[in-house]
Amino acid sequence: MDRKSISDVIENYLKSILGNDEQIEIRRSEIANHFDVVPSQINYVIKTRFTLQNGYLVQSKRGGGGYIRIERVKLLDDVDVLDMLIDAIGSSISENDAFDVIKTLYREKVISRREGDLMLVALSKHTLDMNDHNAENKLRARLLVAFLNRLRYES
Amino acid sequence: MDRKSISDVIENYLKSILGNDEQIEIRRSEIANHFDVVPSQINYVIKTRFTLQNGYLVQSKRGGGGYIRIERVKLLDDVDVLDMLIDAIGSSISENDAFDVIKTLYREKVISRREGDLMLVALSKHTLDMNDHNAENKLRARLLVAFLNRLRYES
DNA sequence: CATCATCTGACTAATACTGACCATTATGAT
DNA sequence: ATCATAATGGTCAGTATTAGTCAGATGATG
Repeated sequence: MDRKSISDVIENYLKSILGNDEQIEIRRSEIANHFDVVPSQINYVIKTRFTLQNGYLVQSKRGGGGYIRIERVKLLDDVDVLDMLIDAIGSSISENDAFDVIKTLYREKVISRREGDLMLVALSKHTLDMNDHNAENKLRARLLVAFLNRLRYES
Repeated sequence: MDRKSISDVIENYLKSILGNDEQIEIRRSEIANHFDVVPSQINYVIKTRFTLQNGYLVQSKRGGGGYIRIERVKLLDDVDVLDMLIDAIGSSISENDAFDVIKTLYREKVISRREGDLMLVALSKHTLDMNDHNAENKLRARLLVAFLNRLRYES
């Protein structure tokens, strides 16, 4: 009785060749060939099993000599604080509220002054320069959440 | 593992003969011959890997005694170079070109790894998540130029 | 049988490589 | 001086080689 899907098998295979290394580089078509599945299934496996939440960072390059690189990253201690903030931000946030979040991060020593300044520049109304206030606030939320997610780990 | 493209090999070769020197001069046909590729591939390698975004200035001369000169430059030290860079970015920039700029800043030790990573997520296609490709590239250019100007008036 | 996970393939996007044709510069003959 | 020729590098469009996306089909599970 073999309950394991081929996706599970591929997942285990990739983890086994990752072994103790920090990262591996694979050819999508090679893996797909090896397990006799369509290439896009490799994307499916990666998307469902090698997420940031699981501690993996994935990068790729197309074209000749292309590859998919899977990297293991170390999750940090501030994860709880960051998750709470991410939850509070939701899908939209004003400039002032975003600035408050940065101040909080700085006060909690999660980020340095310089890092905070760089984030502020990116979140400012002036830089985003959009007509649609609603779209601006949504974009700002995406940027801020992306920052917070990046702070969850080190590589 | 023979996964690197010949362009990658040529890139590394040029960087190795550049070494610690400020600049090198090569003959296009010689390099092409050495790696058994058509001469125009050298142009391709230079165009994709030795851009100003990558921290290189390239000049050339045709005709007898012609050459291609590759010079390593620092992006922030020299006001002229920074202005050239901002000029090259213009009002629109792709994800890859923007990433190259951040990588160069990190290589020059103008920014820390973490600062670079934070900027990278802000500039990533995934974070910006816009339907309009054109609008996305314009926003990315505003963000990147804002970062550069922030760094310029600080160091 | 309802729902979620898995799997597929057609279409898209990015990168690499090639060769025909073009532009520039040096040199030597007249 | 002028011009022809040789010796360089540049451009661009077309082909090849990769990976990504997404909607729909299929399978597994409660």
